[in-house]
Amino acid sequence: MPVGRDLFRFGETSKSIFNLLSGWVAIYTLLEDGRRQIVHFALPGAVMAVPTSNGAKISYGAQALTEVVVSVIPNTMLTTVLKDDPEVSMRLASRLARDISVAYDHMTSIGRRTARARVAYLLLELFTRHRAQWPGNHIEEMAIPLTQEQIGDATGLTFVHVNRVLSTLRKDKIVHFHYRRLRILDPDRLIEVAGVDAQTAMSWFE
Amino acid sequence: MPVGRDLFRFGETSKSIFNLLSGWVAIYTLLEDGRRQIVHFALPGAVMAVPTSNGAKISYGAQALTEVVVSVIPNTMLTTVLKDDPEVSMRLASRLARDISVAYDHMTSIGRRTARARVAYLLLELFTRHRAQWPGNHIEEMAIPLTQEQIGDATGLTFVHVNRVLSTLRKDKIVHFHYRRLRILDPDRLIEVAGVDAQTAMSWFE
DNA sequence: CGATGTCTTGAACCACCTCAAGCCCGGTGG
DNA sequence: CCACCGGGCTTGAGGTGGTTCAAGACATCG
Repeated sequence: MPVGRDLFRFGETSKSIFNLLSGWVAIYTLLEDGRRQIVHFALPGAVMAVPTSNGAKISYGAQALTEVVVSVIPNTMLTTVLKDDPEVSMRLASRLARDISVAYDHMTSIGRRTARARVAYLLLELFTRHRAQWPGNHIEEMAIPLTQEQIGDATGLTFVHVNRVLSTLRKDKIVHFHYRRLRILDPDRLIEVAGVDAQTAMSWFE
Repeated sequence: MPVGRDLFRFGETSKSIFNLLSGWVAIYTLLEDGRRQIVHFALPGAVMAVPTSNGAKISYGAQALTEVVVSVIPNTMLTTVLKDDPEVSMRLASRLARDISVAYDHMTSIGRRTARARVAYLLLELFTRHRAQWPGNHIEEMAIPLTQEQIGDATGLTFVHVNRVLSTLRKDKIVHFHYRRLRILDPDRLIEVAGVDAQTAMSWFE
């Protein structure tokens, strides 16, 4: 699937569950006035659009940020798989519980941190989640397929202010984000600015 | 369990899953400087602290806001139940998916709405979720066991500002919140102020 | 080599915060 | 039954972090 395409949209009733095999997807919600909040960045391995029992509508959308490969599993099939293999249902529940945890942390960032800390936190989160996929890779540089506007939508800021924050982070030689490439110059200070306590940070680095 | 007690805390490894039978519980996270974000209000029927597969630590805490009754289910037992009854695992997954959806909406509120809309949204959410438990009850009044400080922690505002917002909402004859009793004076305008589109609002009122 | 989306920077403004003081109300003990 | 105490609520005045509006520079792509 090409860049920019929506995998599913607000208001649809989920008849399938999506498994992201490769690429990045933004999960977002919209307000009537067009303002947007990106609530999650789905990375490979993510499971999306798990149906609620009463068949309620999905309240968010999913947009491909890169070329994307997904496997689509119809609900009917999901039901039989869960029936056959209890191991799978445990794993699904675990993954959803993990997603809730990530969402709560993200919410805390938006609700209680300064702009500088929010941006730092997001970059740190994306970096660690990305690296978790290729363990052993210790290069402090990666491609993040996001515009500053999308970073703003994820952190609850305007893109203008995201730009200013990124400038100061660059000036302070903490991170360098330019045209979708992220270089982490000073991991320790990034962790400090993000307001993550040292212990938690270490556990992120597995 | 008495008011104020923590059911579990940040950093523990979940050996059990909690099922809330009666009362209100606040799920919250803390920053090092003591600032707090309430990420969810658990109402009766809620399931809390579902373990992640790799046995990671819980990243949030749960505090009783009222007298509370919970049933504690050890993980080992959960495993066997899920194995025996595939129906249960479907329901668990659905409930977690629902929680994710609620979390995303809450996040959108904090990230993109004004203080006035955030408070209105929270009151509306609590009211509808509360009423969903006693269907057919159409009284527009309820007890909300929250201080203004806790409302602030949930909306990402200071309690001082929450107070000002509540004053204007009262002056505008939209809601009246006084000493933990909420009275909704003008549901339509509350929905409008909360920035919820009419269609979604109707589906909340099922 | 123009066209379009993204980034950058400045200046003015305002929503929300901080600090601070006083009040209300319920609970407790004398 | 009153005095006191403490937690929560209310209100004011002043400060600031982030927004808004606007204009220009920079990339990337047909």
